[in-house]
Amino acid sequence: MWFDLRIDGREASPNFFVSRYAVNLEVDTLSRPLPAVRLELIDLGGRMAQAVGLPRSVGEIYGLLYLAAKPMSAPEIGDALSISKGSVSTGTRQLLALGFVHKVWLQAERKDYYQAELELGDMMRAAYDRIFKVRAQNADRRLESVQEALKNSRGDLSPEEYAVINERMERLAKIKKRTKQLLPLIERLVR
Amino acid sequence: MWFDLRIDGREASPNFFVSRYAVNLEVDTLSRPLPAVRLELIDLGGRMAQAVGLPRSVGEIYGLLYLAAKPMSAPEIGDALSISKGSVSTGTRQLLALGFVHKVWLQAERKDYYQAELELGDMMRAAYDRIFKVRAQNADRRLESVQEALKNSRGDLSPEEYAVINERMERLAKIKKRTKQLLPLIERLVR
DNA sequence: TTGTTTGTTCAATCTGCTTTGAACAAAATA
DNA sequence: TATTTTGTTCAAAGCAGATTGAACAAACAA
Repeated sequence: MWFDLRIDGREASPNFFVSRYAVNLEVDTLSRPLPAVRLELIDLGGRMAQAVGLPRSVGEIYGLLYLAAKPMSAPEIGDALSISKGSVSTGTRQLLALGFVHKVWLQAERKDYYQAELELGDMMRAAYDRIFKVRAQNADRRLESVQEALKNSRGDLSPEEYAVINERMERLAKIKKRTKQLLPLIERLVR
Repeated sequence: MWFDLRIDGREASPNFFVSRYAVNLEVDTLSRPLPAVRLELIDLGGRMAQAVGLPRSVGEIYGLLYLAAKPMSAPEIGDALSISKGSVSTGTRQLLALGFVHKVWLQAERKDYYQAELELGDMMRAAYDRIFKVRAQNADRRLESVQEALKNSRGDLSPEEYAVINERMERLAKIKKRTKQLLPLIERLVR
C-alpha cells in the first residue's frame, strides 16, 4: 500500500465494527444479473479506488453496496462481483476500517451483512484523518531526517556545495511550514 | 498511470520546455559519489512520487536535481542514479510536463541540461491544474454516464429497486455539487 | 460426535505498471 | 561519406502489489 498507515485494521477485534442493534430486514437471496446502473457504479467505484491507491476490488465492493436495496452478505458480494472469498474478506475489512461500510446484525442470521455508509461527511472525515493527515506527518518526519543528513555530511562537501544545498534545504523548510499552515485550513473545509 | 491525463506530454514539440536564454555555467562533470544528504533527498523524492502515483524514478530524478549545484545532463543523471537512458528520457519528459524541471541551454553544448524548478508556488499550481482539476472533471463525467445508465435500465428494475437507486443517485448528485463548490476554494488556497 | 456454513489468513500465482536495453533518428564532427 | 554522441521509442523483462484458493478456525445443526 502506498501509505504507511496500517489501514486495514487487522489489530482491531473482529466484531469491532458491527452495529449491535438488531435490524429486521429481508435480504437479497436470488442472484440475478445486476442492472446496468449498478455495473456502471461498480466500475466507477473500482476506478476511483485505484485513483486513490486502493485495490480496485475494494472500490467495487463499495460500488456494489452503494446501490444495494438491502444489506449483502460476504458470499453474495463475492458472487455478484466474481471475486474470491479472500478478497471479499480483505476488502470488507478495509472498507470497515475506513468507515465506508458497516456491518449489520440480522436476527437469526449467522452471516455478516454489509451496508454502505451513505454519509458523505463521515466518509470524507475518515479519509482525511486516516490518509492525508498521516501522509503529511510522515513527509514531515522524513524531511527532518534529510536535514539531519545535511549536518552529518557537511564534512564531505565543498563550501560552495554546502552553501547551495543549505539554501535549498531552507526553502524546503519554508515549504514545510507553509504546508503546516495549509493543513488546518483544509481541515476546516472538510469538517 | 492512475490518472487519465496524458501527463507525459508526448504531443508537445521536443524543445517546448527549453528556456531559450543562454546561461553561462560550468557543469558537474566528475562523477564522484553523492553525499548523504543528496541520497536522502533522492530517496524522499522517490517515495513522495510513489505516494502520488508517479514512478519512483521520476521523483528520484527531481530529488537529484533539487540539490544539484549546477544543471545536469541526461547521461549524468542516469549515471548518478544508475538508471537507464530510457528511464531518464521518460522521467525528464514527465517532469517537464509537470513543470517541476526545466531545460537549460548551455552555450556550445549539444546535450540538454536539466534544472529543478524551485518555486513551490509554480509547482503546486501546475500539479493542481494538471492532476486534481482534471481528475475532478473526469469523475464528474463518469458520474453522468452512471446517471445515464439509470435511465436506460429503468425497465429492468422493480419500482422499489428503482426508488432506492434513484434516491442514492440523487445523493451522489449532491456530492458532485458540493465538490464543485469546494474546488474553487481549494484553488484559492493554492494560488 | 460429524458435517456444514461462514469467515480469516497467507503462500503462491497473477497482473499491470515500471524499467530496461536494443533499435532507431537526429545532429554534429572528421 | 562514416563515426560519435545524444536522445526517443517500444517490446520484453522485472517487480510490487492484488488476487486467489487451500488450510484452518469458529459456530451451529443434526
